[in-house]
Amino acid sequence: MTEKKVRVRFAPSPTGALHIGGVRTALYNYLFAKKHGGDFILRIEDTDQGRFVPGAEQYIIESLKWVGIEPNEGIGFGDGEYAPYRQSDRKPMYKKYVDQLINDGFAYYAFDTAEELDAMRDRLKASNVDSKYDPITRSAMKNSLTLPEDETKRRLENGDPFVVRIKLPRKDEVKFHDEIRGWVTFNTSTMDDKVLYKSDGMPTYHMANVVDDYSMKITHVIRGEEWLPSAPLHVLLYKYLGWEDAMPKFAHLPLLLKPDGNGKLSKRDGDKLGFPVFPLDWVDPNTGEKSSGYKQAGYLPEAVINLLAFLGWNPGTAQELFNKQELIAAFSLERVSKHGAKFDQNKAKWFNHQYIKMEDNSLLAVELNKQLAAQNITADSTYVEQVCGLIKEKISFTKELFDYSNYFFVEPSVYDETVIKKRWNEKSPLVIAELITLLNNISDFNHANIEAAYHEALTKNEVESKDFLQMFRVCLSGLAGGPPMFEMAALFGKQSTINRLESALQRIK
RNA sequence: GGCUCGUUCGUCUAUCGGUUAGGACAAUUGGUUUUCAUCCAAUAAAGAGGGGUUCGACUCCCCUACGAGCUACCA
Repeated sequence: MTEKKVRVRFAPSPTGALHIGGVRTALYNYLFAKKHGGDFILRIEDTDQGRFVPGAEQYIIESLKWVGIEPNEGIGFGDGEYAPYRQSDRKPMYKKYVDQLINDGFAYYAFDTAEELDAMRDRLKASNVDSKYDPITRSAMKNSLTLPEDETKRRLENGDPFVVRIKLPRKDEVKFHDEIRGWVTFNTSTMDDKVLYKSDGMPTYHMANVVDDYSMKITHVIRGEEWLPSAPLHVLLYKYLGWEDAMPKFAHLPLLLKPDGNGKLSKRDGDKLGFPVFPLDWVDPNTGEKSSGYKQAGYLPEAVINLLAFLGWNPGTAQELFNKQELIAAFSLERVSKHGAKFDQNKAKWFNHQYIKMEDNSLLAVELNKQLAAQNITADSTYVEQVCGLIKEKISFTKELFDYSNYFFVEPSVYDETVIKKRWNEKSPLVIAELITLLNNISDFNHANIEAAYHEALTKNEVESKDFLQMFRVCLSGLAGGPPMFEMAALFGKQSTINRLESALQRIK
């Protein structure tokens, strides 16, 4: 028997910004597909036109692009042979299978109004019975199982609104193997006759999902744990549709939880938790509410992927820093954990810090240049790169680039008071004056020569380095802390370094 | 309420019956550093509770507790 080509899909609804839990689901699908030389598909599940949010689809596409997990088929990434990839564009094909289910006796028409359904549920609740549309309650409702055949026919011909519900057996065990959880068992006695086809002519998630996965030859359904309770319904659907042999394997991922452990992370959390829940900045078109994204918060996409991968999965080794290729090589569903993971800001920050340290200076310079432009500062590109190289180990987010480097571009006008109080004395002006003279004589203005000049100026004035070095830094940058002193001065260059010392000499009293 | 899934340091996790229960982040302390960051070293920190099974359970089974998800003509 030859193994089928692995095909997995990420199938979000365009109901708002994609949140990081969704990104992680997409990532695991992507890693699994790449690991097995398979396909990764993006399908848009927009069967609920009432919840459609303009811009959401584009946002999903841009998010996947930003983190670098690009589908090889699907909306925004080019059609494959299974197009279209948007469920609203696939509408005609669902009806056929719904009819098939009805003809085969696995589904039926239901004409109950919302009020009638509510009444039924209230009544059952009042008598402490589970309120569901099931083999018992359906006998008291208006559907093609209870209505005379001609009445059903009349209503349908009349154009009366109807839905189609699955007809579940009263007591039947549904068992399936989850790639992460092992065998999971449900009984149809606890399930209800879910709507498969809505009165607006659209299928529900369940129906569309099964039909699409089947017709797109999906081999593995990797999705969030919130789908576990409806998995038996899907299994039944495969069976009733005669597709049991083609049924994909299921893997239900643990959920991403809020840091306070109070429920799963959701779109609605926005910025309330103190960290972004979205990959990119997002403005809700309906409410105008703005939420920040990882990109704009200064995260590197490689770091986001790495930290997301580790929320619910681990390689079983001590290695924690993985690039995308390494993740692909190491990933397996067997090593996905079963329980939810709380998002940890500290760890996320640490991951990003690691990636910033590893990042090419030229790439960081692109970001710093943007920040400089926003301040109307222009600078030599090589200089900007070198600045990045000097400060990158100090920052955790790219948005901090300018904050930590502004004195490289603007000579200081204020100086750290506490250092001045502690270190400035009558000898200080003498040392600085001497230093200016000595620095002026340096032909190759590198850090070693600067350091030599510095020590010479100290010796001449009988000052110890520990009493003056930080003062030197303050004269040059205004700040008490920063990158290695002499390398910093070398980067400023001879002219700027001397200018800074002269300014300091005049300003500091 | 019902159904299902889950439960190891504060957090993410390793352990697939026999370990001094390991690592990482965070914390604390010390060192390095002119400083901050980095870096190095160390400290503290966990098997929810109760029953079994077993020579031996974090690991297998049961119960309880707790947590989470689902319980819509939403996905």
